[in-house]
Amino acid sequence: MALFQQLRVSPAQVSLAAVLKCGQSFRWSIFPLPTPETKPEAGQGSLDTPLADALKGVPTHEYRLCLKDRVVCLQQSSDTLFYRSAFPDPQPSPAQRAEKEVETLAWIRDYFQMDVDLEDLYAQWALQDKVFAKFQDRFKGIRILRQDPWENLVSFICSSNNNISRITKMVHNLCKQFSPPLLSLPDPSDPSQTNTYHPFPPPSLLATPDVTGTLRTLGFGYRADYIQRTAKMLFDTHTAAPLSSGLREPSEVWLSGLRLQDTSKAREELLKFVGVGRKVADCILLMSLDKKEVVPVDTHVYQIAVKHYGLKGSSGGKVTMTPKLYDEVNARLQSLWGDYAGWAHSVLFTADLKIFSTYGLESSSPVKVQSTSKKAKKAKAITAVMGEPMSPLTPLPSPTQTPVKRKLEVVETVLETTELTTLAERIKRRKRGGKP
DNA sequence: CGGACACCATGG
DNA sequence: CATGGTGTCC
Repeated sequence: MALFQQLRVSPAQVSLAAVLKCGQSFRWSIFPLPTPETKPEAGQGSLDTPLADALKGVPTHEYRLCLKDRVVCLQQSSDTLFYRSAFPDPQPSPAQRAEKEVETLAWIRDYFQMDVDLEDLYAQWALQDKVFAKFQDRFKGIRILRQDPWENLVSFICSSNNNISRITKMVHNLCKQFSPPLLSLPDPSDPSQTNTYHPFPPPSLLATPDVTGTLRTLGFGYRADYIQRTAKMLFDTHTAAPLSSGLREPSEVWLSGLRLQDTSKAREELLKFVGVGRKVADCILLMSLDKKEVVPVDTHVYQIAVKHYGLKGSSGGKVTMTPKLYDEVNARLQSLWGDYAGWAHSVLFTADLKIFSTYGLESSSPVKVQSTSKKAKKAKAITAVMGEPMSPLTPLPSPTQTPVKRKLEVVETVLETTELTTLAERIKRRKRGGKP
């Protein structure tokens, strides 16, 4: 394969460890790197080299994602994001490879939305939300990924009544089953092993009737039917010409086109698919359709909203999340956090939900329960969140609709091409005297 | 339109 | 027996 390229990035801007396994994307493969039972002892020669700098924060994991035409591999240290790509067999020439790494860099910047200054956002949220202010330090670098809409749609159809670990297995199995292998790579955790990577299957490959049965054998349960029907609906409705062998099918392109529509219109389109209710639709709007202000409301978010943000908790052991209630929670949080409300939501809810369980604080701001008064009982066991066709989403008087200025924080410097070997390996060599 | 329930598999 | 819901039937 090749060399790692480097991108200067603060972990406060992006934390791969937090972002890639917090329930946004379920397709990243994560490998612990062999630990260099080596701590850079002081006085061990010059520590002012670029290499020494990198050693300060040695990557502990490698993250890999299979795209349509390549596998992207990432590692992160205390100040650098390392990246490289692997390609299927007609290996590109060195010249071509250089070009392709530029493409990969472009992909990374887009996927991680590097142009959005996360630290700025944190500062703004902390200003308006005391709860956020108190815990922001524990969730540095959590940002919303800009995912592929089709993959995002299918993945979240799988998410109903489900948990992250199972969703992850399901999505991996789906790729393995329906998409031909792109290439294989040695396992970073154990180089004697090799892993095969499959791209996410396009709509056409999931649209045939037999798919339902296959998915059921893979443990998709009732979601098997939703996925097949959704794939067929999308394919039938938006595929005019026979697949132009391109990297993306027409229906996928159409779906991505929802990025240009306004939130209500895009949501309306998403809700037409079976298996997609309000919650799932909102997740897709936020995570792949550029609707940064959308706050998906699940049972957990609702409970937290009741406990810490002054929403009325109608429950008597169980609560049905009615469309109206969903909108109230949604509107309240949106008005509290502003334009990037969906991002703030992900910081507080998709990372570590446990901190809230022990956080018994009064509501952060003088939030008053909205007009609609229901029966107020004590919140205990909430169960479901319902969906409903789009709603005007009338934001309440927003405190400070802070427009975030996009400041390029990321300095993309391809300092030195790092070797293919892991940093851990380099450390060992360095300790031995610098020879391979 | 609010409410009840089935749906499927896995883990506590 | 509950789980980061949705579809369907009262």
